[in-house]
Amino acid sequence: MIPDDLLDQYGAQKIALKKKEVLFHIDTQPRFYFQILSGKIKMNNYSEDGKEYIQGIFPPGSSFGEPPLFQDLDYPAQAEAVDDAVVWKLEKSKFLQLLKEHPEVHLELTKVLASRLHYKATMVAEISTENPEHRLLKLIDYFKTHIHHIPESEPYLVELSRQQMADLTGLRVETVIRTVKSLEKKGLLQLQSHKILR
Amino acid sequence: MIPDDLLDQYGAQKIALKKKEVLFHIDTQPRFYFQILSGKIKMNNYSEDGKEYIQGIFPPGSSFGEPPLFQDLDYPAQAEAVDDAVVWKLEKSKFLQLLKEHPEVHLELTKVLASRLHYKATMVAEISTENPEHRLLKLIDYFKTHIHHIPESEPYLVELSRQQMADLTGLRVETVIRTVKSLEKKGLLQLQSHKILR
DNA sequence: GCTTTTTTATGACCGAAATCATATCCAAGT
DNA sequence: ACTTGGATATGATTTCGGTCATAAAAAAGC
Repeated sequence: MIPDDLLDQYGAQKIALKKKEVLFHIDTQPRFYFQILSGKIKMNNYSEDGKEYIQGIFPPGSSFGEPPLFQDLDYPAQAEAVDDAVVWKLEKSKFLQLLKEHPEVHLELTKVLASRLHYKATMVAEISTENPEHRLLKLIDYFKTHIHHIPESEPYLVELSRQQMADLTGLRVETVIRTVKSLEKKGLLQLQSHKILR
Repeated sequence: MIPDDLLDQYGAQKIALKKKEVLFHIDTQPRFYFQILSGKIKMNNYSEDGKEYIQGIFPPGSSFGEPPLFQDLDYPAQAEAVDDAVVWKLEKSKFLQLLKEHPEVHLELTKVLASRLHYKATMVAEISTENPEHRLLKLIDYFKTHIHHIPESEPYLVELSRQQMADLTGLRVETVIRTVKSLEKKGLLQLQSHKILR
């Protein structure tokens, strides 16, 4: 999101992460702005008894974990590498200075925060009021339309595993598997050797 | 959040709302920035079968429904007056111009968006993974600590109805009522003639 | 002060999704 | 080609919170 040369100019460092490595833990103080160069990062929570909720899965180019930099609050979730990854790491104070000196970057960030709020508002309403079929379709359609920008008419091959869909919708894997089957039977999505098409 | 004189200067209008009046509907295009002068506004969703989820309840002074102004997306929820209310209404383009010309206001807004993301991240993780007791305590503690800024040691008198707590946590009234009782029995909160103290 | 409405309360019952157990399929690595 | 670990699949059983019905208490309206 922030151009590489700008990050470099403000003293950002590149750091490498191994798959499954945790970049920061829940309930710790944020000290850096992070932006992905390669690999994917997920932000997630675990309940007392180990159930996971995935707040978001971020592809190369995206930043993550910025909100608490603005309020001196601890992280409400942890960040974990989905694959091996490389990320930019920029000191909090430098980041805030960069925003001040580059209003166009600040506006970009505002747009990013706005779109995250849009996703969260959509999903939390789903999770708290709708059944598994509805939740899954909403998730899939959200990814199709708002993340991959695929037109309604074109097919979208879902890149998420059943487990990831479960952890994004607050369901269990078995429920996702059964619900996907039932949605296929109803013609609401297609299956091509276990891959979901919608 | 934005000072009254600035809003006035950019041509904002005051509009009055009756209790339960809907200011904007879900899936419609945002055209204005709104900020509350008096009364409370809630943003909420209804599922197919009428179950409500409350995204947020906003007191005087707060703005709401700004995120989609930055992305040309439709509202993901509706806005409804909880009491009779008066709100500032500022044309989208004027609002964006105001932000551009007043970076300190823009930064304030960023902080507001960040704190909303913090709340949503917290609650969606709760709703998707935790049991009623845990959810309710988290909600109550969130209001106590982050909204009313009451120190741990001081008691907080919950201002929410059982129904509102239910609609904020994805539970049903009966479950909230029963859970509150059980939390009292465990000494995790106190009851003073039906009012919750924590 | 009395009526109406809203909020809180409680018991009985039900059902959807979670849980548990086990199996099969598939992709990655050697 | 073979092994291993992860992902998908499926049946049986359980459970927690939802649903339904009804009542009491409190608040709001007149």
